[in-house]
Amino acid sequence: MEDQYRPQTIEAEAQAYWQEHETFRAREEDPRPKYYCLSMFPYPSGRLHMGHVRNYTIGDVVSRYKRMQGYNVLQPMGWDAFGLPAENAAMEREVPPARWTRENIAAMTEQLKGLGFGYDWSRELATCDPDYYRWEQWLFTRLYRKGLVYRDTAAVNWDPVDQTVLANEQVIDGRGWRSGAPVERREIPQWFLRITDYADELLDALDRLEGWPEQVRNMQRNWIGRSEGVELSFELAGRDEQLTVFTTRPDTLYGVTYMGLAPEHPISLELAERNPAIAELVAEARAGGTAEADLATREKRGADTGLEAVHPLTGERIPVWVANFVLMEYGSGAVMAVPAHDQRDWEFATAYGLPIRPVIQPADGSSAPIDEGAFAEYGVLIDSGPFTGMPSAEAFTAIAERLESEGRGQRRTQYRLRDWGVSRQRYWGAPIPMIHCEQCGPVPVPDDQLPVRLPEDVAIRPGGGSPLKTMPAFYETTCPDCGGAAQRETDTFDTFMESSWYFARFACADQEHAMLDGRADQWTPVDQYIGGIEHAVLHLLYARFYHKVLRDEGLVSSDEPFTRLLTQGMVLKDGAKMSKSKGNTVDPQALVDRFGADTVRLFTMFAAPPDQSLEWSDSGVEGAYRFLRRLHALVRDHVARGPAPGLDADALSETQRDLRRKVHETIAKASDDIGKRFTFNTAIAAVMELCNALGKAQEDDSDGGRAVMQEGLETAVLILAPIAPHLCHHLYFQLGHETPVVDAAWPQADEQALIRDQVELVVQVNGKLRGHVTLPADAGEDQAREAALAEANVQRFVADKTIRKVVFVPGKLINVVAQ
RNA sequence: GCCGGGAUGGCGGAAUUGGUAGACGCGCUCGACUCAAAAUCGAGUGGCCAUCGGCCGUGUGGGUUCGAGUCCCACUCCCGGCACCA
Repeated sequence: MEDQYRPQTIEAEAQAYWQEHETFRAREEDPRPKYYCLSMFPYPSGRLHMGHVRNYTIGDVVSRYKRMQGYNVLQPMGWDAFGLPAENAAMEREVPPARWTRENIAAMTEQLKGLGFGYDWSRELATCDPDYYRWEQWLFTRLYRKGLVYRDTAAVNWDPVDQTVLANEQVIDGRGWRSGAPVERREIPQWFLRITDYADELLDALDRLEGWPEQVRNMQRNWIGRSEGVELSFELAGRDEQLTVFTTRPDTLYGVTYMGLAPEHPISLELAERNPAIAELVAEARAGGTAEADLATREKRGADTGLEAVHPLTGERIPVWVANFVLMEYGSGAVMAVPAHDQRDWEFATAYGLPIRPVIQPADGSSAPIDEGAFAEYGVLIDSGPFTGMPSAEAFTAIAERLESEGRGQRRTQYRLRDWGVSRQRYWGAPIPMIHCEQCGPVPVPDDQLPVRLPEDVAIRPGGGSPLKTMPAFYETTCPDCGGAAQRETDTFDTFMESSWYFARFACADQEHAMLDGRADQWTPVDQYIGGIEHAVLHLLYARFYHKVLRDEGLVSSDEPFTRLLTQGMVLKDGAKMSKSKGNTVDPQALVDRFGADTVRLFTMFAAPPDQSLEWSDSGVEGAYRFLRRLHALVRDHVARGPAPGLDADALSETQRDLRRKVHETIAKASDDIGKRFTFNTAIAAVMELCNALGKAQEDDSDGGRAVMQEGLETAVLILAPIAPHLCHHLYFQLGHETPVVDAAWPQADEQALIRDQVELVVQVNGKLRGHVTLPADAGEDQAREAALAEANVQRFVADKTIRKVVFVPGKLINVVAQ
């Protein structure tokens, strides 16, 4: 065995071994229970960053651990290869996005292999390959025919100088990132997927996703934002028109004192032509864009329209105002304002001197103070005609029923979630498989003409927009229905389309004749999914939606794609997120080159639990390296003494038994930490403790001592095998095994070895630590009490007091309560 | 504003069910080895007082309990998400 720990040699050998033996190839015919472990696939930006290393190390540790537990593990890897950075790079370096992307994939593949991740590379996929996106196009045309796809207008950020659409992240302080011109909002036609059809299922199923962090489930609940209420109509006096509003508080209906219209409401727009005050509000709403920080701090402003609405129950005339706090995008763009019981309505009413009429009082009969703000809680109705005296909940139903019976309203469920706009006015994405025909309208591309290939040999020019729009060879086509001249859609898909089903495609990446086959149902759902919290809502919601769509198409049979989810924390340096702009990045490759992949993996797993943020520390990395070197030396020195004799547990000395107990305690703790709690840091700490203890026992050259040493070192190697797989691969062979550690079984704690015949009890007086006593493990309370009171230090504290009670916790402590 | 999560030595963190606070690692101090340094190995390392040992200590203030980092109430600050959502 080499005298020195040389990670470069050891790691190259281990990786060559895995490759040669196809160690990580997952096979469908394997009879063991399947375990699908997936880390979120990366965008091929060119180089791995620390966030990737952390994410993929966690996934690899889980995969290797599950493999040792006897599962047939699938751990694939691929590339989320479409997206904006490739277009930006194309402009900067004059290289086509396709080439840039494929070069990055090649480079990053090498990095991943160098880190020793156990991926089944035979299933590798890149979403920019036509063999991949053709099936997404295929599904889209099916969903179109099914009615789950529709076309509507939606606002985009338009750069008037570059004549192009900008992504939100390309808009900086309301200006185009390249041109610096103020960005305009433009309404253009786009394709939508009816995710709202699945809103209820997406929401309700969250309750059953017990393997997901509560935080993520909550974020999705808020995002979907279901609210139950009543939709009702107010007649407009003197106009042949009604104002429809949604309210979650029909019980406050008698407190309506004005109506609020969004500035972009059709009525507001119409009145703006004659009314300068309204026109100003409209202009402000348009200019403000979507900058939420402005909105939140914006002062409540409005203008009287002069119109009057008629209260549906009392017939009272109510003024209609245009109000800048009413959103056109939510509900109907109009609200009934109840200033006594809604804070926003209250602020607006106060600003413009509108009446505030309380109709709810607290259930205890006190009167709610509405001078300082609205009373927004439930209570009992007052001054509400026939509903006076009812509790809010009862009034909700009664008023809703009254409105329904009069045909003036109905109960309704409203969602914050909107349909998913999947059109992007970009080049580097999957072409949307639709054809626009003047005669037939939009027509889906027939299956036998799929895929619609994205031309890859293109030049991207600044300010030129998507090259597809200027490529007749791409967009000129004939209508599949009437055969006349027609134009292809030149927009491409949102890249979330590709990442919404890749997990299923990994199961059957080589399938040429279908989107998915039976293997997809065999491997999915993903048992453990690992990725960044930044995908808590969009990616994870879209993927859940897509999975249900795939299910309804008969392609998979499960309801949810990801059984368990682990969201890893950020990697920080000097307390801040690593980023190029802050200049605090650490290049993983430089560390791998210097210390080896095992050290980088070990430190990453040791420095913090996976869901917390990880503070980078160069000296911590060196500490991890030192530990691996010590482990290497321990095995080297042990092996140098020749093969260890067999273990005779009954013949061990007390010291040897103590050490062996430590070995098995470590197994028990590490199994719990890695298998159940996912706290890899504490499992590593336990192994470090074990190694410290083994190091102190090195002089024991007896048969028993050497046998326990062998068992201890094997244990350390087995537990660390998922975390530092290369070194453990090497050491396991050195310890005399003929099969690789990657195929070894996870160690089991020996209950017999865990038994203690002596226990140390903590002795407290009035809850304060005053000493320790060592007793036989089966000692009872009387014996413990006697021993505790015999302690000199305990005597000092109870001498002049009366013992009132003794608390005994077997195996733990004895507390003498004295006064 | 609302919804999550958090605050523990000089630093990262541990304490799983209310039972020895600070495991493990980093850093630091001292010692061994060395001409010297690095590396390595050994010892120590929450603060204060001290002879055994004691007092204080887990963001702040209160409470429950024989016993609280852990449970309850009120609050401060930090991080993440959402937000005039009717």
